[in-house]
Amino acid sequence: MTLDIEPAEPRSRSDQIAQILEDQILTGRFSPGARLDEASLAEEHKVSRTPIREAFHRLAQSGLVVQQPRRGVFVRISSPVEILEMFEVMAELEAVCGRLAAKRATEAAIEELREVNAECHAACDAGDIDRYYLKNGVFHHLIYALSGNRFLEQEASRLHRRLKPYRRMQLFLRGRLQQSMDEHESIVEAISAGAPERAAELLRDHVAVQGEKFHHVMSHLEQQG
Amino acid sequence: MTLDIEPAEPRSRSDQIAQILEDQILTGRFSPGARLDEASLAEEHKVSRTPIREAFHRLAQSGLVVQQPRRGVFVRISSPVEILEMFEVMAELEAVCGRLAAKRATEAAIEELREVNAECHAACDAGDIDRYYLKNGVFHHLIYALSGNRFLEQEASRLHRRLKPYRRMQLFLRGRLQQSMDEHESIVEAISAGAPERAAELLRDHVAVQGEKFHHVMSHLEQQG
DNA sequence: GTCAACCTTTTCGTATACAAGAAGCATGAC
DNA sequence: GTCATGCTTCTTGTATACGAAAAGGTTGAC
Repeated sequence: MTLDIEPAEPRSRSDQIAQILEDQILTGRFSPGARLDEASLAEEHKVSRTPIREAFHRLAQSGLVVQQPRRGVFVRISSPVEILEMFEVMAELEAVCGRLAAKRATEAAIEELREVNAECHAACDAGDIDRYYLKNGVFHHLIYALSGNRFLEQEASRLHRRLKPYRRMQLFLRGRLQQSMDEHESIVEAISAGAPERAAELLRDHVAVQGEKFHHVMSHLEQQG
Repeated sequence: MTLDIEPAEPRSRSDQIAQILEDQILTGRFSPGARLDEASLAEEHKVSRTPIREAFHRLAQSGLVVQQPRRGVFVRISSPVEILEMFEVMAELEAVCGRLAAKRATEAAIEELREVNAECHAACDAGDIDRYYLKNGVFHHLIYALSGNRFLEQEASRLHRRLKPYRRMQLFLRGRLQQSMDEHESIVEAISAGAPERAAELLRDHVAVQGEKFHHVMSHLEQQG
């Protein structure tokens, strides 16, 4: 089974640029509220304004930026409330994926899930947060795929991608890595045992806790100024 | 409470055109697989190719069309399988909306839901499918809003819109209108009683049945050729 | 001194021109 | 007769040019 987390390899220059800009926004090069200037970006990427504009359209559609007519495009300011809302939806989507996966997954697919989880475990033991973050992503994407519903898989992946930066920050909280790992174990167990409701519950909590941790980090940051 | 189902009033010409094309695709002017020609559409709408291309980008992003590099854009062929998958996700999303609505909705909001449902009832009694279809849409959007999660509301609305044409066709099945109405009654009751799990179950089934009915219609059509 | 109006500047939205790649057809060779 | 290759044509992708609208500054009047 191939995973193709990023199925659409960029074809045109504008698609490539959209990808690059998306990454830059998600990784924080452009802070929320910042204005993206067509002209300077065009110059930077050595293209005309047209591909930049096409890239902007893609970003606007996926909700990363907002376009104000005759004003420009701005990196969308996601309020903490909105992010918590997204985590709530993500939790529910993952719960559905887990429920379906427990019902539909083949033995071979579950074996693959176990292997990926083992890699998570290795990264966790090594204290390698970057690696855990990466393998954790693969783990979740695999569960999306195991739902047997391609559309659900895509939607879950989309939201996962959108929440990327907020997922990551909470891994640095003390003890979260190990806790997350333990939750993984239970999830694999539930899916492998063919327990749909249990898998759903576990996944919902696993993701919901991330939302709570995010909230935790946020209020901590606000206290510090 | 304002509903603003279609919040984004079109600003630029390209946005207007995207809206028009979207409607035309959803209502079947362009059949699945058909190629959308930039030049002829530009001529038809009395604009240059640029706004047409921008419109295409919007459509591609919302999944209505696919862009093949150097080939053109084609109306996406949604296979019956894919549509069933979308209904499955829709059912789950609505279930979540219902669960949250039952937990969070205020008495005033529930009263509004009752009123909209009464309008559905009136349309149903009058046998006015068009009107029922319209009011049914309002009913469901209201439940999305009642979830208290704006992001969830938007995502549900998006998918609802995408499934528009397939929802509609199954209303013509004998007895489906009355059945749908009965389900509405139970749903309102569950939300009003503050029974989250029951509301979730009812909504999931209510939507899932639409997927099944769609399947029913499809196989019927295939038999006839 | 303050407020308003006008002008300038900037930037977006659209049009058009040009280049590059793909598909289809025709022609020639085997 | 069939297949392959090359050319033509069509269409997309990108660049550039132009028009329009909004923001901000400056100037003038009160």
